[in-house]
Amino acid sequence: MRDERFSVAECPMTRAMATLGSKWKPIIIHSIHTRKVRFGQLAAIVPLITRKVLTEQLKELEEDGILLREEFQEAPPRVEYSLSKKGLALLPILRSICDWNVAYEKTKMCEQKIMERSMKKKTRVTAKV
Amino acid sequence: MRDERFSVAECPMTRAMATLGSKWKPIIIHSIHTRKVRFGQLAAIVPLITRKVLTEQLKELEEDGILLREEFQEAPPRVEYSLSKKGLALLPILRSICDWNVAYEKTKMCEQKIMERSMKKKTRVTAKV
DNA sequence: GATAGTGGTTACAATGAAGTAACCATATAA
DNA sequence: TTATATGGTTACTTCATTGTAACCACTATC
Repeated sequence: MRDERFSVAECPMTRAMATLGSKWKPIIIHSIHTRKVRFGQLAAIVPLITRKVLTEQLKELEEDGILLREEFQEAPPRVEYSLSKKGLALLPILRSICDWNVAYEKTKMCEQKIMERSMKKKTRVTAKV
Repeated sequence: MRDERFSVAECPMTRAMATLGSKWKPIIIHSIHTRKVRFGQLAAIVPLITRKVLTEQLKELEEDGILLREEFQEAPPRVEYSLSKKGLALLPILRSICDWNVAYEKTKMCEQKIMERSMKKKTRVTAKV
């Protein structure tokens, strides 16, 4: 994210979101898991991400101490990413988020109610005319 | 988020991010906690959020079955938000994210290394000239 | 009759995140 | 000599999120 206001907030949840509040980061962390993964592999594993965004997110994750980057002096270049202690500590939490989602993802407001709600103001307006 | 590609992804983590992958939602859920909270209160409690963004996020959270909205037929209007079963199930997870952050938020890459890294390519370029 | 309080909505502008495609250095293999 | 592979970077464009400020309906109060 990189929003100064979040990282210095009093609310601890808000501060946590300063480092974790992006849709990509939990996915990347969860994809690396306990392995060492090369950049190209990650780009292939993480769904829908582009190389540019992946680079940016990896950089931020490394800066936040979640990721370790190991660069080998070879050609063609080789770089391996793995989770730091801080990153590894997140794995059980991400695991539980997955479980939560699997357990409840069908529990949603039904389409009809959503429709009805969005109609409310429109009918009110036409009632005026 | 509202990205169709995320909510139909195979990767369960990616699907989870379809509902939870915004910086605001965990903060809002955590702010409501086990209480019934009125709109105005939320706007005051949740740090930095504007009423417009709050409205949007609450709407999505309700659609995703995380939030219950209770509207009273009074004037001036009164609306109370509370967590559904699905939302309540998230509380221990958010709690552990907070704890994780408090425990590790000081564990970051130091400023100097970040500087050095961003200098690398620049020195390479000047070396060329 | 004007004002305050509530829970929003709306239009518009500005900012930030993401996508696209081309490019780079280097060594090895064809 | 040309192509291939890797791990990026860069410039540019497009799309999504956010901020700002004004507005609305309704009732009670001054």
